[in-house]
Amino acid sequence: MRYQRPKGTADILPDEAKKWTYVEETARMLFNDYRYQEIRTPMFENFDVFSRTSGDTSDIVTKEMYDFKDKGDRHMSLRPEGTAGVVRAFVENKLYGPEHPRPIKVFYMGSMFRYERPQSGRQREFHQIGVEAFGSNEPELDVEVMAMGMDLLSHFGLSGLKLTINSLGDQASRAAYRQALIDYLDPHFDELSEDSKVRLHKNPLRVLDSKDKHDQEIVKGAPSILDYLNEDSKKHFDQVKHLLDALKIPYVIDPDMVRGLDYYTHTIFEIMVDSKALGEGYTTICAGGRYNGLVEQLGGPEMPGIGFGLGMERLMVLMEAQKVKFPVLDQLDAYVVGIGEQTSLETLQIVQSLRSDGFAADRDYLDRKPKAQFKTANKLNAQFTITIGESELKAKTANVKSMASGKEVTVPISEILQDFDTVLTKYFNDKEID
RNA sequence: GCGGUAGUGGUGAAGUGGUUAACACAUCGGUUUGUGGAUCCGACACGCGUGGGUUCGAUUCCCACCUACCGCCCCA
Repeated sequence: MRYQRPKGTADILPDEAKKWTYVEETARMLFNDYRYQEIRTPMFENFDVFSRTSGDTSDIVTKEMYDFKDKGDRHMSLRPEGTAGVVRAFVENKLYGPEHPRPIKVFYMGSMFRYERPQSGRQREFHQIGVEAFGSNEPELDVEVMAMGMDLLSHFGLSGLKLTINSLGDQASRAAYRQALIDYLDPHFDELSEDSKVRLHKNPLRVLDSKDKHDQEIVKGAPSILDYLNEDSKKHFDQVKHLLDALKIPYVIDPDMVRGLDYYTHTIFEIMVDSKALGEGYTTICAGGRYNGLVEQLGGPEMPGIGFGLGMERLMVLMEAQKVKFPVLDQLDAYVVGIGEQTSLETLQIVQSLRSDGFAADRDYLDRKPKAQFKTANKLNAQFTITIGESELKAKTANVKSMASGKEVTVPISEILQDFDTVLTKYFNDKEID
């Protein structure tokens, strides 16, 4: 094995790719129902696009960014997430202009990159499906995005989903809470884990997220961000809850839920699922939130936004674990068996003719014996075989056989070339094909 | 970046410091000069992740590296 794929990447082979296609198609249809349109942005951007928006000191920027200098000495980065690039495109192309009806709603799907140690469901190149909606600060939009996320996962046949929400409030609320949290944690400083000691000054909210048992004890007594929301923030969050209730979408509030990125404000949410396939207890499959300062941060006008992202790899693991049935979309209608070299031309003609009539058809290309060809047809789950040998060639006929019933009839080749559909209804009374 | 486990054919796997590296599945061929899902027979690793080293001799021992998996960090 001379060459290996780069660390943390994966080849998605045909059997797997079929499933991906199904998931992507399903998502596209659903997004269309919600009137979200596709947007495609570059897989790499100027390093600053991500470093600015994520917070310069965050681990994401300092060690997880897949960055490089190009030949023009430009500092570039492969995108670690979808939102920043979409916002950059939104600003650069002035989608905030008056000719675009608001909110502007887009979705994307594609590769993301982060430089870190791979584990199952966590690769260096991974794939996300995400949505973003700009231009409205109304809680109705928050709820639409959350509802769409739940709807999407339900469409994939997943069960046991749990919507978890929290509010980080606006800038002012968040700043006030940040201070309150530091005031609370500081007296316990020496008791905190080493990691949390560092977090306390860099990003105190993340202490709430600590996995350390003792940290969690301390955090239990910490003030809740929900008590620090100012009037507007509180109103916004209350309305979100009210609307979720009205739509009968169950949710739980987790005041300890935080975000690694700096740009989130107000509503944040995660859709979680309790599956051993992704680890112990509830793990997150889809995460999102509101980011009201981000557009401005990237040079645009003051314009609120909200979105979510979901990881394809994790989704596939989950669907596999929950034994979701993927529809079979690649049925082989007919396999043309040729016996003897003389028949090769005719089999090729028949195969092409069937294809131009919209049938999925294939034949043998290895000059194999009839038995082997039938075996292949059987393995490929072909609905019909069409056999031509020397004698059929002379008589200008072919034997059409239903693999399921074993019924075989002799048909003039001209009829098959004319219209295979008619042949099937005439001889097999089968209207289901194709 | 840190810690742990592992790496044998297309797949799952057994195995040993020394002539031909089990077994099973899959594949291909034959049994049936032209018809599938069964049986039986046969074929199928110039080689045991890569590169060094120890040794008369290494897939088996040692070292480094690569990769995967698990945990930590982090997780947009």
